[in-house]
Amino acid sequence: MLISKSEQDVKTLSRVFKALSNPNRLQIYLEVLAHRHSGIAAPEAGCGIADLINKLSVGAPTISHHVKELVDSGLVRVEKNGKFVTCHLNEAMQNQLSAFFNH
Amino acid sequence: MLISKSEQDVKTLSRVFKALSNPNRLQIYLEVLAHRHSGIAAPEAGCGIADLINKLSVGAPTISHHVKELVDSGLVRVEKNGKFVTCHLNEAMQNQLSAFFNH
DNA sequence: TTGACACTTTGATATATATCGAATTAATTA
DNA sequence: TAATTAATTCGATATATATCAAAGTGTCAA
Repeated sequence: MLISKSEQDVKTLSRVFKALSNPNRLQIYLEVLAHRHSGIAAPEAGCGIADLINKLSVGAPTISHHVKELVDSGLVRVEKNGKFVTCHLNEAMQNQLSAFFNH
Repeated sequence: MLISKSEQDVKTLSRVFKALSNPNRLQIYLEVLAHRHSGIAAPEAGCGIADLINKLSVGAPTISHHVKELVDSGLVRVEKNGKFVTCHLNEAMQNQLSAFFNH
């Protein structure tokens, strides 16, 4: 199978990889992955910002910045519930990446 | 299936993603991918540096720098034949990445 | 409505990176 | 051996990034 990527694809992909290129951001992504499918119609699915602040040893502003980058790259989406924010995997992007590395 | 990565894994992975985070470097990687399996026991397999200089619009020093980064990250390996250098895919790393994104 | 809480934005700083031209090394050819 | 070619290394520069402390925003509880 021939892999040929448009300029657009290259840009999108390189942005995704840039998002994952920072160890802290990669860990956030791994946390989000870990929370995937965390229950059948789970009301408490997703990964909270507070969890992330606890697990990584960087401050809240940095977490916030990193989450934004993950969202901007298309890897993650966020949901707001009152004061709280939870991060969720963008499955479509996950599938694209899976496809990309499967050849 | 649970995904739990060691510090080491996170470091290695983030390095790989950093290598792929630059559009030019990603294109080089795509070229290397495209040259994979380019013939049965092909004597001229692999992707030459000159090809890369032609395809991307950056100078030779920059290509050289980028190839080094891809090699250092473990994505690519390099073979020297006299004056010439060819880039080859590191299949082991490719497999790791494939596994990573398949959950 | 006042205060606390969860998170984000801003501003600053220190570090890393991409790229280039010039100089260099190493291999081939005349 | 001298000239040519392929690629790398060096030095410089402009830009991007990660992080923090401080200030700001919006939501909930007392």
